[in-house]
Amino acid sequence: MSTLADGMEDYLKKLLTLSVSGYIDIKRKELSGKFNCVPSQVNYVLETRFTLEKGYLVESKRGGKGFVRIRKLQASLENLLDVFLQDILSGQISDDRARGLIQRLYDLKYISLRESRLMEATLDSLTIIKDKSLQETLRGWLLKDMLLMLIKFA
Amino acid sequence: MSTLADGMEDYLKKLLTLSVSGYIDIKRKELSGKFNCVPSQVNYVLETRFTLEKGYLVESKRGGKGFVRIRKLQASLENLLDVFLQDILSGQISDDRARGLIQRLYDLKYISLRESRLMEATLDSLTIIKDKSLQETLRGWLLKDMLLMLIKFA
DNA sequence: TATACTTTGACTATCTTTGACCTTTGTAAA
DNA sequence: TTTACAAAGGTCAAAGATAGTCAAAGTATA
Repeated sequence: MSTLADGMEDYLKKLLTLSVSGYIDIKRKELSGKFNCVPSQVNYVLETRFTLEKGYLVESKRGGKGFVRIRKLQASLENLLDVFLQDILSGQISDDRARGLIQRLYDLKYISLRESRLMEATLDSLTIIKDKSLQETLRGWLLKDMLLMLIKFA
Repeated sequence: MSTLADGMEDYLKKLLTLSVSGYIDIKRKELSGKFNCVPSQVNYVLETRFTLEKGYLVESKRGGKGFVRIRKLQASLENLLDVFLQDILSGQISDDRARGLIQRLYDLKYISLRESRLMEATLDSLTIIKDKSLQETLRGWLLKDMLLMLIKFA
């Protein structure tokens, strides 16, 4: 049994795979109507499951002729770098962004599923570090070192 | 006279033997309801009877539609784990020892060359930690979390 | 009796769902 | 053109639903 949010996520992702244009347009109110919930639930799903880190771009317009457009970003090392280069160079990165990067490397087939799990596991370990700043720094280094290794032995 | 905890342990183990998937999902509150005790008693049982040493893996999620998942490791994985458990559970591990374990995993064909390099890369990152004790601790956690992840999705 | 194991409950953390209020945009009326 | 209003979508904080932690109190055992 899954949550409303999970159901809506699956529904939207299915629509996306069926779409030829690479994006879908929805009406927030219609969608919430279909799932019998308040409209803002749609925003919750968008904010937690269709983030830039996860490879989605959400645009919208209010008022008459309003819409919510969800786009699955074409995975390429280029736009990956666009999104994450700043983090990687700065040597610090948040947990969310790190996981997003790993997910997208996997989408790209740049790493295997097992490799992505290994990388994610390293992020789990960091929770034992109390010092938040050290945590972010170490996360950055871990990612950087793992990426460099992958590149070196590609 | 057997304790509440023993009863709960037996109940869960029975459910596990009946499960085809190799794991069971329960609701902490439902279970404690069935045994007429406080919810945290479930945690006590999990912590004392369904530990890694005993060949179990426990995952959970909070919030709406939350759950506790108990997984019984396959015998082959348990054996593999036995080899490393002592090191891993000690909580701290030296760099040499860690690299030895990784090499061993590779020799056993349990991980690929790339995976071994990935794991080694994480050890490299640790050098930025000044605190030697924290370094050793984190090394232990990294290894454990990575291995667990591999086991979980084996 | 001392020690180890068990049980409880108050407090905390996390994830989801809801609803009241806010902002933007298109368009019909003035 | 300007204005008013309806029709979107957005924000945010509170409520709801679970699970986790920890230490104190209770019980069994050596």
